[in-house]
Amino acid sequence: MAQASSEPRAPLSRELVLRAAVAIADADGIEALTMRRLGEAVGAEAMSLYHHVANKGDLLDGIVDLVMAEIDELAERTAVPDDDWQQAMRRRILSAREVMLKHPWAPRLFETRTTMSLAMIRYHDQLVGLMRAGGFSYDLAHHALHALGSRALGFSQELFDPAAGAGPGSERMLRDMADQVPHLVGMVTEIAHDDPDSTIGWCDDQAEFEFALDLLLDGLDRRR
Amino acid sequence: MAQASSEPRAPLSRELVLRAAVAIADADGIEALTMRRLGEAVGAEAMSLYHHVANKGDLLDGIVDLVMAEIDELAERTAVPDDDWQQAMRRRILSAREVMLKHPWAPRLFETRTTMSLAMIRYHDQLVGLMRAGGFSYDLAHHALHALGSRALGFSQELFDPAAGAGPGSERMLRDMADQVPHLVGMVTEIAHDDPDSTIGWCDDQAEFEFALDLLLDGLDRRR
DNA sequence: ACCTGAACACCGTTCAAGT
DNA sequence: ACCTGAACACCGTTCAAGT
Repeated sequence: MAQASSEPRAPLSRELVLRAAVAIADADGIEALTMRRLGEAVGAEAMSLYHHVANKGDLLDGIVDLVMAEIDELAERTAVPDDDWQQAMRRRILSAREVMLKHPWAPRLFETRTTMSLAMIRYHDQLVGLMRAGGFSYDLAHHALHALGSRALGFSQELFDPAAGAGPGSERMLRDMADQVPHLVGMVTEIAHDDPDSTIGWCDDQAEFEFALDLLLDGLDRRR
Repeated sequence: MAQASSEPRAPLSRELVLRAAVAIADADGIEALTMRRLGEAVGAEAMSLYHHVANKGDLLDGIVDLVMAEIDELAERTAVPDDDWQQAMRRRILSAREVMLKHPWAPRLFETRTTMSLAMIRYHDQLVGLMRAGGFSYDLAHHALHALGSRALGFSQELFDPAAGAGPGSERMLRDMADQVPHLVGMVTEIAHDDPDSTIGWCDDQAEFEFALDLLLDGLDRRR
């Protein structure tokens, strides 16, 4: 039994399964995360996973909790005195965004989960806490959570992404239908002229995110 | 051949296939929309559909275009003089929202499509047009589109939905973990007290949507 | 040109059986 | 208690064959 210690692998656990799942999503995207592939990754059959997660939905919920834990961790490390509610909120939300950028599949996953995990509830509770400390009524804090939406967690769905379908073609494509979308063509042309480097991916996602976030936070401050 | 006119059904077409697909999604949700089910609905085999749509992705893109057309139609019917950019934008976006409410599956579908259809590009072009007429620079209009995100199309993903998992249980559940989420408990308690009818579904989605929309539009107006 | 039936390569999941 | 292999009921899609 010389190789007895190398052959049998560590026993499975929910923790181990979830971490392997995140690793697969990070490496190959969330659509690559199948029960069979996950089983392979932990050195077991797909069916063995069901002893540690109830089903695939439970697996995905577990992943969300793992990401939330990562956000909590980062937020605590970079905590800031909360005498300025706006600065504190801004900091916390941009921390969440940092984590989201490390897991590009996370936003879409968060959107599809229908039940809110305890970790997610606690996160929003903390945001309300920051706003209360800043003098918000419960009512306004409530409106604020709705207004922020997913932006509270550091992401926003970009339905309008002129850079998508990208390459240098997208700008030319727009120009080809100049008569149908005159205003967008004007917009792209002017911005491309101001910053010639930006033909590909001419939207600075981080800047756009912060612009929208500050727009909302400023507006809330005014209604406080 | 007396029954020859009743037996053979109308020949398939892309239009017919897409409309049937929307009907299925409206009736039973987007997850009920499978190629086999859709084939059945139009009285053909699933495989026949591939003569009218390239694949399932193309089918979904087609559905998005259909919904966009519906939005355009309603917007034109309810058009408003655009001397007030903010009022014009508000009107147009709330029209889009009306259509989204008729197709509850649409927001999730819109989010998952990666390529922007011509109809969607045109919609955003019109929004830019409204803003330009209101004195916006291209740069600010560009920021505005990003800041609005999916809200420009009349929906927002509600990650924070205290009413979810709902029933009268959700409030009790929150109270059970009062020590973990003190601020949310306080918020729910106060709002429930102010409006006792609101225990179930105590968030007025339409009001929240308009609050957030006005917050953004007011903020944009100030930076105009 | 349009439609069909059988088949393929995937899913998540159940179940009886192993240790 | 934990893990396995075969099987089931689904997917979207390919392909050769029909009219």
